[in-house]
Amino acid sequence: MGAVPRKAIGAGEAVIAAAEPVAIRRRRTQAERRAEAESRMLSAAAEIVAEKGVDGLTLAEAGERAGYSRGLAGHYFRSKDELLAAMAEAIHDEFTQQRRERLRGTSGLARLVATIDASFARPAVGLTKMRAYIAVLMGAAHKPALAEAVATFNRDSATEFGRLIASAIEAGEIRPDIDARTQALILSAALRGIMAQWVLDPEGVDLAGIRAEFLGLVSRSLAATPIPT
Amino acid sequence: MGAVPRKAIGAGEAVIAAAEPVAIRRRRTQAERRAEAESRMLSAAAEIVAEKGVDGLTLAEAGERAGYSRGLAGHYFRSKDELLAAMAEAIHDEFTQQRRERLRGTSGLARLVATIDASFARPAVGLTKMRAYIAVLMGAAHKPALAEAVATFNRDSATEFGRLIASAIEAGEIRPDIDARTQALILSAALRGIMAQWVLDPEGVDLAGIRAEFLGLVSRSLAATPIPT
Amino acid sequence: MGAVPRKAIGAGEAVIAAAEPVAIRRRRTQAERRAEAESRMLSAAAEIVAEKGVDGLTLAEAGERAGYSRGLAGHYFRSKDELLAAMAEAIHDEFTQQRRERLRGTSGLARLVATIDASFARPAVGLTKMRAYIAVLMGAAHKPALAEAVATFNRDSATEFGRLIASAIEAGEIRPDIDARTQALILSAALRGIMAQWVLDPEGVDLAGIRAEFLGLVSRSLAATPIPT
Amino acid sequence: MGAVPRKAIGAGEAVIAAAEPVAIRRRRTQAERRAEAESRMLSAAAEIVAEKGVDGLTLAEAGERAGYSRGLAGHYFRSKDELLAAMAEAIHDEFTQQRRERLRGTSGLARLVATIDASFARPAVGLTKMRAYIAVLMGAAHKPALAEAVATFNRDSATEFGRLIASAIEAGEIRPDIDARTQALILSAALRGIMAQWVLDPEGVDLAGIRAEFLGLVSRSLAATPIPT
DNA sequence: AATGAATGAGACTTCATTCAT
DNA sequence: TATGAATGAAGTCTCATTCAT
Repeated sequence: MGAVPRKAIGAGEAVIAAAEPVAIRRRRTQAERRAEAESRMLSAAAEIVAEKGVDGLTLAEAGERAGYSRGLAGHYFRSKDELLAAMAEAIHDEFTQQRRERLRGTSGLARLVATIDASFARPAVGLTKMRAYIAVLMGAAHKPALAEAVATFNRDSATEFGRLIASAIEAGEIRPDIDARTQALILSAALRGIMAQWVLDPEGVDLAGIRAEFLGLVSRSLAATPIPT
Repeated sequence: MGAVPRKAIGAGEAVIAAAEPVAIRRRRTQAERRAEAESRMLSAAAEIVAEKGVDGLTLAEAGERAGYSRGLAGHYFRSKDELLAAMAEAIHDEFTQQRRERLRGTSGLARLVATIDASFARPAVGLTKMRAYIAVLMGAAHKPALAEAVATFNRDSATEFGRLIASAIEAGEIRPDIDARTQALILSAALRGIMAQWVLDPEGVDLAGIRAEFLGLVSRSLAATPIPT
Repeated sequence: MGAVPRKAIGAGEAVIAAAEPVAIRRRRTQAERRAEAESRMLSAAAEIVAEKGVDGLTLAEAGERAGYSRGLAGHYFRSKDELLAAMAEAIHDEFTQQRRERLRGTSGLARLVATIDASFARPAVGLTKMRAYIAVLMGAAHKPALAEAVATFNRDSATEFGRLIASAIEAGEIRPDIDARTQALILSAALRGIMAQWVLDPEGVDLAGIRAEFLGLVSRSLAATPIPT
Repeated sequence: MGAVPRKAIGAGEAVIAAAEPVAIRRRRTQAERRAEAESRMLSAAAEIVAEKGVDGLTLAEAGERAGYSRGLAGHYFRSKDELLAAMAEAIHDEFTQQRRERLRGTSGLARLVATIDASFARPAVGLTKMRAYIAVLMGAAHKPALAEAVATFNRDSATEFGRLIASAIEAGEIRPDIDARTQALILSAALRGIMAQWVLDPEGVDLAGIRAEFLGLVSRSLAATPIPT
């Protein structure tokens, strides 16, 4: 239970020490240590949120599970709300990063399909991160600290999807008689609904099967001409 | 598990009423008092959950907001978990009731459309109930007390949707090359996702527009022949 | 667990009804029912005290375990303290009754031995009653409601033992160079200590063996001439 | 189980102290603060138990009476049960310590007498501690948290007494026709019974007189040859 | 920088007690 | 008489937060 503390600092640092002034080296090291500690605590926080929900997160447990003291998370993030917001952003960044990699070099309808695929691929990152993400999305309803972050997520997602659809319409690959903005919201909401269902019951939900049906559904519904799945 | 037992009042009592009015009056009144208190506390609980999430619910506030003492909710529903479960069941019952009324006399694809329409009509019941419902669905991930109830909701919903689609396929109104079970899950998850999006931002989400677009999407995707929207 | 409710009133009462005026018959029956209910609740209270200590006793549980409603014990005994006091007295009365029977027809040293024997025989009444008795004795330290009752017990016990020893001294069966009052206290305290040890660990304490050793100890210590055990 | 872990402070620190006074000073002070708070709360707990019994003890009062906040006792001893167990152990340790000091350099029957004397001397520690000790012994019947500790006390006491008697028998100072184990239990139970009687009514029980009478009783009963009182 | 000591608030839960029926 | 509805007070336990070291 709990992560293994890795506070030991590798001996390799001494090598760099010669090249840089002592004061600098120290600040570097401190900053690095801080960055690592923060990152470990954000991961720990995500784990906890995945297990117990946003209200189940405590500063002390985040610190301990990351291998530090009960007080450190409070020391870095000052308050639970700030820890939550930071954690939400970290997860979202990770997801965004992944989607970008998948979209590289695509365009039009293929890009829309790749985007959907990116959603279905997310679980590969791990059930834990996904669970925490869903918890954050829903927590926005009650936690002002999350509301802002989630509003941003939604705006980004809507814009992205909307742009995708609009450009696919322009390319003549998607029927022009639909409302891009509304369709974007539907698609994004549907994907989130499916992911929520999956994290609730990973065994009972066959993501691969759903992905296929979902892509078929989208293609029949949106494509100006059928896509070969 | 489930709600606190309510002494069922047999219908036969009316007959005796003439002979022993006082005794009956007494029992009636006690039972009524209890039933009313219970129902008011369930409503209050839903309000609170809508505002603050499942973890924000407290027995004391449920009692007070219903107009009683801080202790009464704890007295009836022995624990917060039981209150939550009872509340979840009450909301689900209400929704089920509404859907049943809407479905009366329909069949085939029209029945599927009516079911979807029932989902979009739910908000009429009130943003509060819907918010509470969504909170309960998501809360199942962390609260064992809700997990059981929600598992039942999901089973029911899947069965219902699946049957609808299957029977519409038999009727030749839905294309036979889809997997009824998977489509049922997708539809139900999509509707939940849309509702979640709506409760998060009621102003920013145009439900009527979404409904139209969603029905179009479903018709194009599932119908053996186009539905006139 | 818990007693079986016996609220049914036997049919035989109708027979008596003819012989006595209605008002009388009712009061009789009521009084009897009340007496039975009280007695059943006192027994239930003793059970609960034996299991959970004097602070673990609750009016509601006493009522329910006796087969009545949660409210009845409060109705009869008005408060927890009164119930405790009544229970203490009931147990003491029972023990006193038993001792009296054992002492019938004895005198002198034999009477002292019989009294000691009565203590060792008490467990036959049941571990439960004994446990409750010990709990009451100790509870006197903190519960004013019990202090009075226990003070009486102690006075009675000291008087009784003291008289026994004094009369045995007069009869020349006990050495005259001891202080009767102090020896009485020692004997009574020792017996209680042994019983306390027994109720804490009935399996680990061999009462029969202790009885033999204890009688030997007393005889060697007190008797003017050795008693044949 | 048992007491909250206390950071042991190595004796070696004094050596380092010269080199790094500040760091040591800091750690010292933290540890000392904790140790003092803990010890004060254990004392406060004993006071409360003496006054109100084991069930009358509350974490909040233990904290407050020790001069800290209502929450601190709960912070250190995670639960009431653990506080009780720690308190029991602390008292027992204190008593054991005292007995050991009294027994130094004794052997045979004199050692047995010294042990009994230690019991009668305990009250010198204070009525409060003694009351708390008795309450703990009896509380073992209902509080699993105490049962374990008390079982240990009993085992220790029985072993100790048994060994004493056995060795006095070997030394020819105690008659060989008694059962050492049973006599040990009787003596220990009798002493506890006497102490219980005393804490219930310190005014009414003349410990000095009882001590004399009790030693006489033991000597006449056990000694191979009379002891000069 | 990092730890953890200490506070105080709040939630759950359990009851004694009072009251309505 | 008997039931049980309703209140309000504790008590346990868990945290966010602040502060000393």
